[in-house]
Amino acid sequence: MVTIKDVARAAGVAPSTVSYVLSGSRKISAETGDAVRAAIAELGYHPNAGARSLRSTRTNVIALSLPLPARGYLPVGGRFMYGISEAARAFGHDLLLITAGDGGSGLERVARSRLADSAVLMGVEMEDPRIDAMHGLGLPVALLGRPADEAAAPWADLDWAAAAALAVRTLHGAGHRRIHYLATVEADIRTRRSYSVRGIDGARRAAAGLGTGVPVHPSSTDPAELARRIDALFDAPEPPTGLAVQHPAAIPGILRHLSGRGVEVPRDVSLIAIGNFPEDLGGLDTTRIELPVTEMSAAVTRLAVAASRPDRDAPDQGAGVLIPPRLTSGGTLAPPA
Amino acid sequence: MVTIKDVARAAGVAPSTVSYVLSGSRKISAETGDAVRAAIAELGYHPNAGARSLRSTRTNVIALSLPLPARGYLPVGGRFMYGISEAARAFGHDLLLITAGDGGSGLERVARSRLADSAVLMGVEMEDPRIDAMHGLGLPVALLGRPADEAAAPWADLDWAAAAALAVRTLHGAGHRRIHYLATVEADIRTRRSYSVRGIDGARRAAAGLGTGVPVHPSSTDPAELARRIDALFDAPEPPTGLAVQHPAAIPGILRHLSGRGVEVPRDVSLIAIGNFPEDLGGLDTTRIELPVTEMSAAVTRLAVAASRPDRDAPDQGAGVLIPPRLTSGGTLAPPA
DNA sequence: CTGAAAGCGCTTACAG
DNA sequence: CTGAAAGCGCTTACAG
Repeated sequence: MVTIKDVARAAGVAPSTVSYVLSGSRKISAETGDAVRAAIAELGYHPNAGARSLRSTRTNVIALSLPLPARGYLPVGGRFMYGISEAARAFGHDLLLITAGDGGSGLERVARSRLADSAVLMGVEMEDPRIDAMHGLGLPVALLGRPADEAAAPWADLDWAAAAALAVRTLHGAGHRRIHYLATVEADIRTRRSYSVRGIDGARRAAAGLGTGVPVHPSSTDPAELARRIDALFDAPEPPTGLAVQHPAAIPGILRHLSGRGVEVPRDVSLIAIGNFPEDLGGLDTTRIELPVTEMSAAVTRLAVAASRPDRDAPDQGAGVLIPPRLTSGGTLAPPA
Repeated sequence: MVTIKDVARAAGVAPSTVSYVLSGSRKISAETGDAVRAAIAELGYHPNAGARSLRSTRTNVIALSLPLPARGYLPVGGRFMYGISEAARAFGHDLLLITAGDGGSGLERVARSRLADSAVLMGVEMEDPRIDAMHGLGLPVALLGRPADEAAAPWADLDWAAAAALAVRTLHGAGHRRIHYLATVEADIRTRRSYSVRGIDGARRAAAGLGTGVPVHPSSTDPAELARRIDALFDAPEPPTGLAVQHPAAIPGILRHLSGRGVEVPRDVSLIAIGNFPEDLGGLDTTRIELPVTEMSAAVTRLAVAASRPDRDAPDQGAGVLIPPRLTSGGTLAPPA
């Protein structure tokens, strides 16, 4: 191992001087600084992370707490892990993955053993017990998802209400007057998941603002059950001509089933999807509002880093970052026949 | 912060005794041990990770090196991250996520700053430059994927050759004599990715063993292009009656296109899929050989932990773990008409 | 502008 | 069976 002593000897200075060159917290003469930097480069020196964190009580590590196991593995999880890891690096931090396999005690262990400076909580519910628990242990957190109590901790999320509203208004603007909202799967509605509740609410408000209404239906993970619901919609006397769908993974099944009924998209019905698109749906040219994974990752990581700084005028405490929805054009939107 | 001194004071012993109780490396009387454990529990003591790793040169952290960015984000990545994180916890380790965003230098930084005891390399190629680089830096690695040089480092992988062979033999055993192999996407074949090459090879050898042959076709991420290839197959004078597909994400598109041509599965053609199933294909009842993500994660994590132990009779060096394929029954296999 | 020294919280030979 | 002491590699007041 190359240590700070080796660098100091090579540069002909004291170890403390090397440390000051590294931290930049002291004025250093140009020649001393150059000699130190040259020695660091030549020896391939990197500060020992353990020693540094022991002495400075900063680890430059962010803990990423994965959703509770009850929620199951989420397809979108991998992209957030990747995005947050990249963002953490950009802030000079590393990312430690914490699964809730041991009942949430993973985060407590991280806090007590000082493995991280802050934590990002994924899959945040309207009420999330992890927030208070970590406050009690002195581990600052940032939330991926918008909780009921927006002041409990800094958070970042897509503005789901605005996204649903944008979908409804876009369909309305194209001339549609029979617009339906196919919401998230019913389990998410029943447990009042943040993005589910806010999406439905946004759609209804947008419709009300347009002087109309929008019937809301839950989606389903079971393709057969989803097909029955689609049938019920299109067997009605006045079938929808515009459909906003907050369940992108269901889009292939919906398209296939409609096509089987002789309903063509967008000739007979227009479609706007909202949310996370599985990677293997790349071939589908759907008009959509995509989950801005990279942007959300960058935002929540920035909040986590800010929360772990002692002072910095502490402007971000409890701040929320609401990311506006963006519509991507596709081949599933057209005026009604 | 609760330190070892606080525990020692509460238990009425020396700090070193607390340490010995924790490590178990010294005989301790029952009453002393109980007193120390009671104090630890009461105070909620966890050893400071930085201090521990500084002193013991062990971090109990495994670095997970994500695939090179050239490979793009892989849908299967999230499940491996989750699986390896869970496995690491079971071995008393944490998992640090390293993206190759900065050109592989992330791993070097981890090695030089002693942030981890070992690394798991994901998305290993037949030749992977990371292996030699980490050997040079003294960071032991374990590979998720089977490299060309199997002795270069311990590795774990599904036996892709056996999986392809099992698919071909199963179709043959059901009576099929016109079996085709739809391999991975051509980019993977062209770059000679391990699982791609081994799958094709396994299918060909199995067919040869049965005294027959198996035409091999590359798959495509472009649904339209894939449809053209399917058409070419089924427009031929002797269309396949059995299809082994090493590209599960393409299955919905294949089924839809075949159905559009009036080809029914399994009436007219049987299908066996091999590989990772996107989470949202749950509704499809496909006969298949699934990527054993949990098993592979546990195996590679065990290898990484073993590689970081100084001695332990060093039995695992360069050992490979080849996981046998398992066939899952589904509704896409039947005897030929 | 730079250095000598103390100390972060542990582990582990050394000693009894 | 247990304790006192050294030291891992840093950072940062203290001193000049």
